[in-house]
Amino acid sequence: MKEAEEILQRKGVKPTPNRIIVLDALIKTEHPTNISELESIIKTIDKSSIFRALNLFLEYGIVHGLEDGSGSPKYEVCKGKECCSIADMHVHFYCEECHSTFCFPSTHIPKVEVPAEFTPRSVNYMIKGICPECKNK
Amino acid sequence: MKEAEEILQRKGVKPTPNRIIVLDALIKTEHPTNISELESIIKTIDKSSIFRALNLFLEYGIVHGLEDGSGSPKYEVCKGKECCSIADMHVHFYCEECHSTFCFPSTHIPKVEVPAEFTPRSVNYMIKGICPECKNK
DNA sequence: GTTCTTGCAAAATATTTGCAAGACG
DNA sequence: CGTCTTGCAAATATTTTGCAAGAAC
Repeated sequence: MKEAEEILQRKGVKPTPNRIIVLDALIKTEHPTNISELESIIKTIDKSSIFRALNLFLEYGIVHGLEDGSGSPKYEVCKGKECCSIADMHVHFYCEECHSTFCFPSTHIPKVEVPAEFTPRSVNYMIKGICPECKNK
Repeated sequence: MKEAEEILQRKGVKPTPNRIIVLDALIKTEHPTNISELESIIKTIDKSSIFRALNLFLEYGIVHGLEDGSGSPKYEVCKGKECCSIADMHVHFYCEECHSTFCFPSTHIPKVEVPAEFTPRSVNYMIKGICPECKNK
């Protein structure tokens, strides 16, 4: 069984062909990806269906979303059980030149205190700057 | 002299009436604000002019931008000389219920290491969850 | 046959630009 | 004048929804 299908099954989302394709594409890109890029990778699936699949994935904790200021949210497949938990989220880097977003999977986000009445559910740590490739141009 | 005008002058941006009004509104809101909200506060200024003012402010380090996943970037007046530096940026909290963004001005963003070839310029630390007001509803 | 899923089209939301008129110096 | 700034309209970009047809069970 494909990895994508297995994940859907395990998370309780019905593994329709479209959903498998979308999730599979997201696994293969290996970097946070926005809807437009997924659309151009997949081609056979309408963007509204991709959109709906992603929202479903978000809801079921299969992917998480990132805002990097590029204008459209990017999505990344959750790794492991605790992926989306605050303790386990990693740092991202957004290149302001090429608009790519990189993961630093081994760099966990340092925890900070929040006032008692606030209830955190997730956290984004986004560093912006210039990536190695754009630097050497 | 108004605070807004003084800031513009000091940062080297010509203090036109519009710019003073926009910056003044941003100072008065005391929370990160998006273009739509500014538009509804100001009313007399076209959104494209607000947009252009904000972009100018960004460029000259008068404000910084935040992405909280609400779909539109928010802007916040820089405080002090080192405001936008990585060392001095503070943590934000986005309420997924009311879509407001709060500042925790005294909570500085903990620094993390990035691979040597990456050149950081700024950093966003965004916690998402439920704010006190929405919690008690 | 009832519910779920999908594609298409269109609405809704936001940003960004072109351009001419007016302000400024 | 010549440059800068502004408002209006329109172009882009992107997300989101309505709906009917078809698939799944």
